Amino acid sequence: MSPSTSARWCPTPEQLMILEEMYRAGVRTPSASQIQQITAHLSLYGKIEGKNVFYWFQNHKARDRQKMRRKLTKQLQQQQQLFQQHVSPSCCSLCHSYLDHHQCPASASAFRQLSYYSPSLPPPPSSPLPSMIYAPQGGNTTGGGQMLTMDCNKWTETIRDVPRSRVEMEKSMMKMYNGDWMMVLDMDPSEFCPAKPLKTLELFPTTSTNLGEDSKDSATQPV
Amino acid sequence: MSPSTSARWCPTPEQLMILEEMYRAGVRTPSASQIQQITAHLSLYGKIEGKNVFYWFQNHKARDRQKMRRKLTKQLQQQQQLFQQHVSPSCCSLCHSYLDHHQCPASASAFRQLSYYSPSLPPPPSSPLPSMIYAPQGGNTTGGGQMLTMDCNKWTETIRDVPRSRVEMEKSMMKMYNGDWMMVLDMDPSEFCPAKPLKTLELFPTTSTNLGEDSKDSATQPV
DNA sequence: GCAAATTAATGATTTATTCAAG
DNA sequence: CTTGAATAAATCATTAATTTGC
Repeated sequence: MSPSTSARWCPTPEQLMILEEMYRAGVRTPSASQIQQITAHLSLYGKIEGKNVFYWFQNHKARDRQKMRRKLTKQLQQQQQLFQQHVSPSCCSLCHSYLDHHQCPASASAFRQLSYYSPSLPPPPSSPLPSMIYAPQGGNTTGGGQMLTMDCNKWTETIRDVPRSRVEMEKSMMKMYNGDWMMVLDMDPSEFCPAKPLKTLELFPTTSTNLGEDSKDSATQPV
Repeated sequence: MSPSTSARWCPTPEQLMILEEMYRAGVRTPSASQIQQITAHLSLYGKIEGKNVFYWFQNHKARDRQKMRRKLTKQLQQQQQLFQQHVSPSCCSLCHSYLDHHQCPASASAFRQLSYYSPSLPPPPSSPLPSMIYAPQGGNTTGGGQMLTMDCNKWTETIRDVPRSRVEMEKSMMKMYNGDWMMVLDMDPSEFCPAKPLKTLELFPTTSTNLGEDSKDSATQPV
């Protein structure tokens, strides 16, 4: 536990400021390449890794959300106290739903400011389509080669958060994976251990027997 | 969507059989290197990537769990109907808790059989310490260099599932990260474009100072 | 003033839920 | 309906603030 080896990343004030600035400006789930760049930039102010940036946005977003939820719930409670039975109960969930899916309106302008973080930007959404704002691969930006991005499932989330058709999203991720996983993991699985036993595994004889392990009561509602 | 490009992995019967066999044998969260090997092996039977193996185990475990939960809940409900008020309510949560933390007893024997999946295995737990079974780095197995493993947060989960002291676990993960993230992402963020430094990772310099920012109400129970 | 003890903030994981292809 | 894939919510654990007794 010497001070030289800290178990976890501890953002410097500069780093934090920049991150917050970006967040305020509308960045919520930077794309993989954006993260790369942000990381590169922030590393000027202290040690930092891509995952730190990634986690930071993830956590910040989540906590921001929950903060707002709480606040909103509180307000509604107060209102309910006032109006008692004039307010329908469905109102609450409606508002929450809104909070969950609404994009930050500041994004549009923020985007331009931060655009340098997006290496090859697709035609900037010319207008009021805030939901497209964060989509890094509007066209076939990625068309070329692999994304050269990082890895990890969670990283891909990076692209998400844009309520465009789910399919589109999936596509992008797929591509990312193809780039990433390939690069990192897939150094050709079949040839991975060329000279190893790796024969016709007859491991698993009939050991079998399994058991469950856990549980917890879930109230899964039948769909 | 020609048949040649399937959006998602479709396990061949052989692959599936093997995976299920492994699962039945007690494998639940193979280590990163195990995944590598499994992948390599399974690729003999068809196209497959590491993430597929990873996800497969993750999903299978989760669904197995929930299946059992459901079953158990059902049983308990029946019992309650029978015994009505003879059964204390705490019973239920106790059972569930048990399910949640109990390790598969088959692991021990399964392990020996599967051991070749663990390249450099620490002294095989000579006896009844089933909770150590999947820990790839029992000793300082990783001591040498980076784990050469894959990447991604979720991959690290790979090491998890073993209820040894949380701290220990953290350590391992840390190591994995140092290996992985470094390898993949951290080709030195500051020098990102130049010539690929990628050496003496002396992570964690003397960063320090930070700031606080948002609040939240935490109901942390005083210990 | 200054450590030890508490509490709050937040970086990092894990689990549960969801989505959609086959 | 099953299940591969992905995300978000919940959780854990460590670090920083803050308080407290001397």
